[in-house]
Amino acid sequence: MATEDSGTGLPASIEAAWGLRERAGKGPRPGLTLGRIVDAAVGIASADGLGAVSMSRVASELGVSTMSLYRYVSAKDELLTLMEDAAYGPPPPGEPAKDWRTGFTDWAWALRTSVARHPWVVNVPISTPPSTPNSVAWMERGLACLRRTNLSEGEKISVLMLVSGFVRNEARMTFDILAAHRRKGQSLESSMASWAKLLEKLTDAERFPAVTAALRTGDLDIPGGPDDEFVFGLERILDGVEALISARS
Amino acid sequence: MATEDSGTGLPASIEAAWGLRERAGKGPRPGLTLGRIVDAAVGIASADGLGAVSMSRVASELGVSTMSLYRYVSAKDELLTLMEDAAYGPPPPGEPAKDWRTGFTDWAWALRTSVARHPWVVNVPISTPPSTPNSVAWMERGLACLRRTNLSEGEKISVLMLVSGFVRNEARMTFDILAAHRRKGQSLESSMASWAKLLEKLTDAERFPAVTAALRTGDLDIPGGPDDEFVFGLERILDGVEALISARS
DNA sequence: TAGAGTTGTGTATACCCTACGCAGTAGCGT
DNA sequence: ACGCTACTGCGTAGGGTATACACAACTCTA
Repeated sequence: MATEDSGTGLPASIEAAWGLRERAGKGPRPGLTLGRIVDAAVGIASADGLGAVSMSRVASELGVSTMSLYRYVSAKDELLTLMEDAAYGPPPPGEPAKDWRTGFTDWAWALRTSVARHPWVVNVPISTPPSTPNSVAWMERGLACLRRTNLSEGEKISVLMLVSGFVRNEARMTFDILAAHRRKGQSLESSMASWAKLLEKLTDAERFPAVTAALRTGDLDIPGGPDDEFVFGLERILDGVEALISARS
Repeated sequence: MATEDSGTGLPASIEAAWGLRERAGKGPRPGLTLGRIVDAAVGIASADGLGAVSMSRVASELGVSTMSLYRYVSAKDELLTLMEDAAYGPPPPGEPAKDWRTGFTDWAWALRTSVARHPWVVNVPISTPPSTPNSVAWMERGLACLRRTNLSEGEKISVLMLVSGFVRNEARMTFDILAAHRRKGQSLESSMASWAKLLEKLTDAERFPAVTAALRTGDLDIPGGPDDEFVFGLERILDGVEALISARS
């Protein structure tokens, strides 16, 4: 059993991801790497969804026994956290744009792109505040984008949380529900439109006047690309942040 | 097996929650109600967390066999959806405030209160757009709050999604992580503060200059009530919405 | 009164995570 | 060179999960 002498309070595998915890070269050379395990798990999730990721499946994909994995990860939970970190990947390199709003918009879009590449990440149950290498790296870059603003550091963090939460949430609604729709075969009409059709059947004008009115306009039948909702939400949030920044100067 | 003649495409249990699908009085009188099942499940989740909700646990709580539940619900998935609906409950009654921002702020706070009463709802995996009675009722009320604005109906829906997503997400960070913290015994220092302490150990000034700078200010060590983050985010979003409304008039 | 449809339940299948103990390996101190 | 020791991989086993299916009991309808 690995001793917890690093004092971070983090699980051993997460510390390993940070590069701490060098191998004490006593026993047999490990035949696996945390990285290979995580890669295999990510591959499974990308191919068959997060639900298909089981310890035995990951192990068999790697040609080892199920229990070997527990030499590298002390619970499936940790594997999921590491998968999440791998899915986000490192943030884009280089210097962010001078203008905070441009830079921060880029940041949000880059985050969305990462999530879109691995839509299952939004279903990883979160248990702790971000403390894996890539999560912190994204935070670092987000803070860098806001560097020249007059926000306090606490406010900057709050803005990061707000926007990253939005990206997550929006991705869940877009990709996840859309995937569920596609799985049921309905791919032609947009999920928004078929949802509107459903609501029409469920709601009556007496109990749901506002919903009925909204449906009657036909505004919801317009397909709308998957990005529209994202653009709208992001613009609103950034407008709000901009208002705060302006009020300070 | 229940026939799908109602044409909503919804699972039978959800239709039952809407009051459609009256009992075809052929066989023995049902000994259970969907409502009682959902209540039992909600009770378990509130007492021991969502993870403790298993079909067998719910059944034994009701004094019936596990498989009986499948006469009322065709999969656990549906039970979870109904639990979610029950947890949110109906929105507050009465006429919303005249001023859209006041009314909508009330709406968001009421939603947060509902979530706070059943923190586990944020961990219910969502699979479909909102189509249960209470979800639609909350939407109805949200739309009513925005009635007098000059937003298009599509935009109103987008705003609702944006804010309700924010409430969900914020609740997850606040209540869920806080609960995990409490479970590990650390209740004195705020979770924010201990997170900051962790980051200090993990980050060096060279790779993470912005994070290091943020930590150095000590801004993150301030405890901060659980509502602070919520207030901040909500204000920003509503400022953004207000900007849109103003730009239109 | 016969039939039919519905309800509750017991059994069985196919998974899942992971605690534990054992065998084998490789480096360290002597 | 030789244990000692710590670490690796793995087989077994236990306790959990959801749910498909068959069957008996029940009650309404024809």
